[in-house]
Amino acid sequence: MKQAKISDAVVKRLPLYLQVLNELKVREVKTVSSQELGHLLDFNPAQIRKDLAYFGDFGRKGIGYEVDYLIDKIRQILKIDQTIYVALIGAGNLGHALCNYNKYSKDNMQIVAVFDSYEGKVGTKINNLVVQPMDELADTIKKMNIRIGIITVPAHEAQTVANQLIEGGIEGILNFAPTILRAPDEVRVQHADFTKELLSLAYYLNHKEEENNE
Amino acid sequence: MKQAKISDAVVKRLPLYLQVLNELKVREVKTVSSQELGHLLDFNPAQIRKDLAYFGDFGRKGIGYEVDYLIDKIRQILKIDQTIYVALIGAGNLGHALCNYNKYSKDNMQIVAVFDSYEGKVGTKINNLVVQPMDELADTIKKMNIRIGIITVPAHEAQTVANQLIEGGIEGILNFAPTILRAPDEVRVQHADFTKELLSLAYYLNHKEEENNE
DNA sequence: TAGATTGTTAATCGATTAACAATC
DNA sequence: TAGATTGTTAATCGATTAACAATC
Repeated sequence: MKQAKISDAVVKRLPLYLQVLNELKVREVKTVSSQELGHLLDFNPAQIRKDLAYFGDFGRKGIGYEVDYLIDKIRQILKIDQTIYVALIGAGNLGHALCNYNKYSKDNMQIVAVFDSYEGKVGTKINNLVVQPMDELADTIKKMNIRIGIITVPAHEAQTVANQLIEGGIEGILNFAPTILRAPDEVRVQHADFTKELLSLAYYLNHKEEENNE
Repeated sequence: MKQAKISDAVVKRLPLYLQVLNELKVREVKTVSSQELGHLLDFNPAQIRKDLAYFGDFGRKGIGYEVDYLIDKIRQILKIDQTIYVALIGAGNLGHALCNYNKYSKDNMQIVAVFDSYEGKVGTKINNLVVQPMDELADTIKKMNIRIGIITVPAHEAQTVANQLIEGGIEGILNFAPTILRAPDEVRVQHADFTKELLSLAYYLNHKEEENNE
């Protein structure tokens, strides 16, 4: 049963599966059951089997899933079997940090261009990349086949930058600015605003009592 | 109807409401209906009314919600009406960036201590804060009344750091390391690993066609 | 009063989990 | 063969949405 409509909930779990599988691979585990995966992730084993079954029959009855094979398959599903080129807009502290975060390359996501609207930043170097001015954005997106843009500018500039990215033909946006972005349906916008995570964390601090009465 | 069991989905939306309300406040909007909020957030108005009604009767029939009042109320619900003290562990690039991100103070979340296990970092300054060695962690948590720890160390050190935080009596953890942390039920762990966001974004890039057939 | 909008119940929708035949 | 575990259907659970009486 291939390619029905896959829910966001399922897609969000795929990277988690990948992460745990990679850890198992390092530990040279060859085979894993949905039971074990469920234990490692605190997920229901049936859910894991169902999630994976949306995309194909990857397991073997009586045995489980072969770690290497499943990693390959999930990478294919996520489309990170080929390199995806990424642009970063906003060469501030956070932008710097993300550029240096070399985790990407391992996942075949590569930041290949950095932009900033502030003249003082343009021309400086981050991690071998020369910071470019905003008016080169559209051109660079096309030339370098960039598909994702990461926004690390202040909230009040985020929508303007998003518009420029969309104008330039970007396909997806990862937004770190604490504001809601408007974008057409074809452009996927993902939010990575940790201030919101921090706020929901605050909620649970003083509401622990209620939680425990479950 | 106060304090039933509130679902995670509801709690995750509260910071979003707060954000939009703050934007409305800046624009000096006095009153807003669930209809308008729903439009701004792409949420169903009934959902917004229901979410808010879990915590009290904040609106007025025929009129809507008073912006200032609702902001206050949500801040109370999230418990950010008083300052929450936060420790950051891992004085690398990302740690630096988060420290400088002054958004916190506005939300009454304040990073008041920074730690690193690497001797070379200890004693250096980030944003007026002197980086402390790990063996001072537990003491500082108690002395400074720190309730939340932010982990920005490499993945392979994250669990060790988490254990030290838990040992020290931390109540919540925001984890930026791309690994799953084990923690007792009393300690809330929130993940802020943007590499996962990036991977699910990748999925949608090449699966747009299917999406559009809805 | 008429129009607008809440709070809340009931209906719907979708996601998670249990169960089990198929089979390695 | 006996034990384990998948893929999948059916049952359950929970979250979202529609609808509407109450009321500003």
